[in-house]
Amino acid sequence: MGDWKRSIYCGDARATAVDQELTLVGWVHSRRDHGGVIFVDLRDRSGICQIVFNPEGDAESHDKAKQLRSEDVIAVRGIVAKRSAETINPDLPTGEVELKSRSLRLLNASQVPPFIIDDDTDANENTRLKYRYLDLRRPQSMKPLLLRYRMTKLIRDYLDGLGFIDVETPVLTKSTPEGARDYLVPSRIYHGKFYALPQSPQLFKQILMVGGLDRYFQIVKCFRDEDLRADRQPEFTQLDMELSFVQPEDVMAVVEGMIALLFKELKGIELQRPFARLTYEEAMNRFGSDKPDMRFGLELCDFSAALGNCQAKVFTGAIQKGGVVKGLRIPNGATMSRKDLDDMTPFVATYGAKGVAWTKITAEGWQSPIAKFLSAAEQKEVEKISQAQVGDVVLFSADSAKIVHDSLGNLRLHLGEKLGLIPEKDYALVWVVDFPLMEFDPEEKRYVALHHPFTSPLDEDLHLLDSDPAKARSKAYDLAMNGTEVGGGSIRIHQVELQRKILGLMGIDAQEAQDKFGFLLEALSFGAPPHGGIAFGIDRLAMLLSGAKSLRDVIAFPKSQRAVCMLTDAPSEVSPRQLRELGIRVSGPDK
RNA sequence: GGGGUCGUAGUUCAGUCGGUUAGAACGCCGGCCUGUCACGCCGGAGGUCGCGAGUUCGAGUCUCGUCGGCCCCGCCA
Repeated sequence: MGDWKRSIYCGDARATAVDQELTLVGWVHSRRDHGGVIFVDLRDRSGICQIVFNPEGDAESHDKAKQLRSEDVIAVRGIVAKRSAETINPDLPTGEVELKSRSLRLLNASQVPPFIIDDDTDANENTRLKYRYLDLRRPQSMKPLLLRYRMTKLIRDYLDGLGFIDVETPVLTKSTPEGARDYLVPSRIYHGKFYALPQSPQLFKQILMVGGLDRYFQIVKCFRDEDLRADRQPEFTQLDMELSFVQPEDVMAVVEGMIALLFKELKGIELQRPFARLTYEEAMNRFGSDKPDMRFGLELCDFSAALGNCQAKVFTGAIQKGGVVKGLRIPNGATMSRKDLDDMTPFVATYGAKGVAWTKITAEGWQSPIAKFLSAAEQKEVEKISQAQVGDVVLFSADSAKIVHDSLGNLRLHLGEKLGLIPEKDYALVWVVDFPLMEFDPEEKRYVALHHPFTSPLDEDLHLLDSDPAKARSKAYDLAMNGTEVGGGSIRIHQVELQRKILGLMGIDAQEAQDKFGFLLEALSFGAPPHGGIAFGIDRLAMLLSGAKSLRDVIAFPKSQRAVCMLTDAPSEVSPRQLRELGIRVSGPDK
């Protein structure tokens, strides 16, 4: 750049600067060479400004401008001029002015870029991620990152105002049982021993409460070595917080204030408070999901009682095995084709269901393969429960409650989208509370925590721990937004005896509890205050607030579905020497 | 681990029933052009049809395998 300094960003050039001499820097967005006059659109993160090179203006810079190519980095010094009325570009914020070049410096030439750097580029994601630095030059790609930054800035300021303290916790930490697969880091000093990257700072933040910090937060990377999804990356960012001497209501109040602030500042939306609230049981019964999308209806109905004695074996069989018969009413669904209805079977098959029964409600009665198995009274009862009208379709699913909820819950989302029932611009937030504390895992033959083993049971359910642990509910709360879980937390166990008992129920014996969680148990025994907290998926929040379809859009350098960094090609092999130092021998790829 | 889907020029795509030399647009290169902003006009270059087998007289096209991208199930306290 020599002695030149940038005057303003390209996108900030306005008529108020007319006749001023400015220095602009940026990338050559495009060049239009008319043989005589040459136009260059100069781009930086703020936008685009048109530069004019005229042979009668400065012959030297005009000559140099002939050689400019896309994505060359240049500095231009010139005079801001108002464009004549007929040459104003109304599509550009800077369209009333242009910079008449007096001097041009080529700071760095660029190779021909592999794709066109423009908002309506049609390069696919694969290519864009490999050349992420080029992709990021597109405002559309940079925008979610800017929104994400504004979001975390608002969060930090908000929590700071409430007396929260940002404390960093270790990244090299201890592998603990339960939960997701750990990313492991071998120890060079202790061959055969490993650190684990944190799945969350859960235990550290609890220890901070024991340490009297009272209110902690951290925006922190977490790691889980599980397969990826559109809304799941192996490394992701949590807003983690913990408060002492609180009830669930206190945590939710802090959160609602924060979420409302984000919506007001980032979206200009005033959210209704308090947020809607459902118990886990109600969420599952009505929506078949513990993170229901509340932007539309299409709720599940329960036919178990009505069809318990009918002639359809698929229904009665399921009920006799302890399952349920539930359904969905599709308003005006009778217009759906036989194929539309039959296509639902492979859809629910992925969730373990054997199929979907259906009936069309016509003026002449039921039009359905199962009509003959249901008496007139039973049909009437189904219509009453589902509030079905002529012209509707009613769907039925019969199986275990888990499979029915899973398949109908997902079918509800699928149909909601397909039938255009979801208002895309809406935001529906809902707390789901009173989760079961644990459920029995038939494969492992033991209870596993629904949230994590440090979640406190509801006081009134404590007695169930001895009689029927699966029935005990917890002081856990999840926040769902538009069908995505964005946050989850709980009041923790702060009494060491109860913590030991819960670990015991989960099949962790006293010795293992001591080995894996000894430091926590000891801390709890030294005057741990009642405490609780919550953690938010920052990536997911940013995704929802920016309207992105994938987490990859709000992460600067995301991983592919196979957990590969497309830019650096990580993970990669390491040298034999590195392995030797770590005491590691690689057994070769699995066969 | 399983299911689905995609893979053709730098990019995005088309490519019929298996049939001659694999096309288009944009981009790129060269020439012309003094008010464009999707500049225009003329000309040109550019292909391991992801990879490997197989079927066939002949494969971008069919079969099998494999690699990679994406979506989903399992998994994700």
